[in-house]
Amino acid sequence: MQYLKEEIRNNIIAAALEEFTKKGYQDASMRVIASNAGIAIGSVYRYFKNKDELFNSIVDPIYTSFTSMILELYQTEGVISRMHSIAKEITDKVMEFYEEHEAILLILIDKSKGSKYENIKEELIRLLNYRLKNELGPIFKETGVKLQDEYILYVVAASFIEGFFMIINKYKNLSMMKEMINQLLIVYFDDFHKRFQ
Amino acid sequence: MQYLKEEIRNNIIAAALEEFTKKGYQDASMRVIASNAGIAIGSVYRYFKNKDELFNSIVDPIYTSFTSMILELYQTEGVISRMHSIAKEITDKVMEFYEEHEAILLILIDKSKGSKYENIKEELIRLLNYRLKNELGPIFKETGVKLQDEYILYVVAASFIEGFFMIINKYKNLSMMKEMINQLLIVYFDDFHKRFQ
Amino acid sequence: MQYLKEEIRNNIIAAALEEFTKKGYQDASMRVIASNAGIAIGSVYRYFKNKDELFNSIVDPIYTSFTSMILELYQTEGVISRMHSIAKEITDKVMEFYEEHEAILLILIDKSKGSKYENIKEELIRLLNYRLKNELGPIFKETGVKLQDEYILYVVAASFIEGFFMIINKYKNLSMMKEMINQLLIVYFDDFHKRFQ
Amino acid sequence: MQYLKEEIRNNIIAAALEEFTKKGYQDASMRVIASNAGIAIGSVYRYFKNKDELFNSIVDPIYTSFTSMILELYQTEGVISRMHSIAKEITDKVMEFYEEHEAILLILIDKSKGSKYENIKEELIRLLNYRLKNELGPIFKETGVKLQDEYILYVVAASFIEGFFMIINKYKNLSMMKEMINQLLIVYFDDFHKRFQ
DNA sequence: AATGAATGAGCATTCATTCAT
DNA sequence: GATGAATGAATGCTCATTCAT
Repeated sequence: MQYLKEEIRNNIIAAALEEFTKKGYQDASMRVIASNAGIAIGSVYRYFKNKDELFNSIVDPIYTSFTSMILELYQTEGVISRMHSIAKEITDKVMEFYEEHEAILLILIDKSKGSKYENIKEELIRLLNYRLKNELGPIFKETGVKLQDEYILYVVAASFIEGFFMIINKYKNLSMMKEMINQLLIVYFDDFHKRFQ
Repeated sequence: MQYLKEEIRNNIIAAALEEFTKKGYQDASMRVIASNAGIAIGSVYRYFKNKDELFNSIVDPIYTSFTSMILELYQTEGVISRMHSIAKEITDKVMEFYEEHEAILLILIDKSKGSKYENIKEELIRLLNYRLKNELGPIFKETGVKLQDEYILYVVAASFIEGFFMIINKYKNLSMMKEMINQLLIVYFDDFHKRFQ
Repeated sequence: MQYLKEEIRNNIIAAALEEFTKKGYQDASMRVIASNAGIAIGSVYRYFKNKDELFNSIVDPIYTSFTSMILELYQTEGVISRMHSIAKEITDKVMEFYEEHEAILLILIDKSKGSKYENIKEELIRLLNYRLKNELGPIFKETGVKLQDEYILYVVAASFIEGFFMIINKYKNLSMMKEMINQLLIVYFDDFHKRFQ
Repeated sequence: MQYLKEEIRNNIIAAALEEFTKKGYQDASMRVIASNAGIAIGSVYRYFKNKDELFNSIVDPIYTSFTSMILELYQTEGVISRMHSIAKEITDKVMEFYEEHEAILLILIDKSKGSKYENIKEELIRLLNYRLKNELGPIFKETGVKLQDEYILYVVAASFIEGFFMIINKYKNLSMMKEMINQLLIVYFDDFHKRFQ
């Protein structure tokens, strides 16, 4: 029965994916998931202890490697001298993730409210912010730019991430997606420091 | 006593603020609000007709002045191409709903799912997007810029709004807030069309 | 303060009368009564222990004399030889009551559901039924009428009472009321026994 | 198991019947029904979507056949002036919804306040009143009868309906029921116009 | 004495979770 | 193992009654 079990488990996960994507963690219905998986509600609880654990088992592997990727990116040092490049490095990595995990990443980012993952987006923002701050520092110094409040960089990071995931969400065609993200990078970060002069 | 006790009303609002912030409109519990306000559940309903009205009375003043501010702002002609000149106008308007902004604005924007305000952010985005499209159109034509996909403007509008609210929520000091919004406008829109060349 | 108290008590009773008439015992609102009496809700409870007792103090005197009237009418013996006359005797007495108590009698009869008086109408029906049965017996015997089931008399009594109170409810003009009841008596009871031949 | 357990459904209906009879639609408690049915409150909602639907599924079949019966009956011409001839027709129709009548019919007629059926009795009365007026008109004219107030016909209609339901509710034996209704028709309508001369 | 704010048991309904079959 | 009926705590809300002022 090992084979059958695996298949059912996958059905549940597929149905859960759909339901979490449509309604988010909190509003997702276990009954709908069971029904879409073609099994009885009681059976879902044989495979997953509860709603929380079902969500976690879908999202946790991606969460884990996503956060470790973030950590790694924190540690990449000053290779890059332009905002555009910093952001591009990060978005390229996230895109790699997306290509591999698609729906799950999107759930993790935008549909995890109420779960323990609801802060993942903020962590990503903090990464970008950290990198922007650290690596723009010298450039700003060099060009005599003085920020009144570094929070502006955090805001830029956050809103860029927002825009980034909007594009990820919108396009199914991967090359279009990349094109758009590229454009977004330009709009956001090209000659970034000059805007403060 | 002709009027209800202001202190209790304030307790309810404080408890509601906390609960709405923590759980969002939909998941907020009237019982929890009552309990945190130190009163019986029935008493909440002496002060506010129902959950909806409790939410509205917290959120509506901010909603109203905020949307009218945004509307006014974007009916001003030539706004986008000379962002500097309107920065002051915007920041002045922001003053109007500043006093109570903190948690309330956060709730309005991010915790209003299930209430009549749930689309407020999107409406603002659409408005800004519309203005961007209309007013940048001639400039783009003139300068030979051709967008591959106008969705990029929607993304820019959405992420600007995101950033805008982040700033609004962050600062208690009004002049700092103005300053930051001014800066955000520059980062986003200064020589905007040139980024596409 | 004795005088003032009496006046307030009367105001409450007047307001209660109106509310009980409009909504019936069960659906009547203590708040509405207090408000229409021009006093605070708490004060109603100084004059009447609870809703039940308020209702009772309005209705009980009428109930008591009404039932004792019914009892009396049970004991009036065979004075009357025609259905019409039996019913007329009863309705005349009830009309006397009505002239004296108007709204209260109507509340007692039709708006007392949920209170301990809810069966008063049935008692009246039973009286009429009893009288019809007893006094028609000889006439039926004489004329060779044989009822298959005496319940028909109960039904006639009940529906007559129903019609009687419909008329009482409908007309404000007393002579019109009497006229109509007279007509109803004819329709119901004139040559009553002949209908069974 | 494709269908819900018939036995539990019947328990719910039995408990609901008892509760609706005792308290009427509005005051009936779903909790009490659940408890008397020996199940949890949540379970009632597996069998019936809500209180309304529980009430409807009990009452609607009777409502439907009853109203259609009455409608049919009074589209038959010449009904009123020759009541005898239609007595059989009526009693035959009554048979159709006899089996489940008892408590249900009582509920429909007298305990449905607050539900969509609350006006059923009045509708029937109006219908009968309309037919009485229309079909007695020519007869009255012919025989020179002049009513002082047509409301008397409404009262007759109303009290007849009252008596009709009393009989329906009283008898379990169908032929007795027919017999009684037949008798009631005679008492009410035989040589009806002559009573006004 | 009078007030009316406060109370809390009660209502219908939902849904994640359990458990007898 | 699988099922889905059963559970019951929790929800928003009402209103007769109480009680501090």
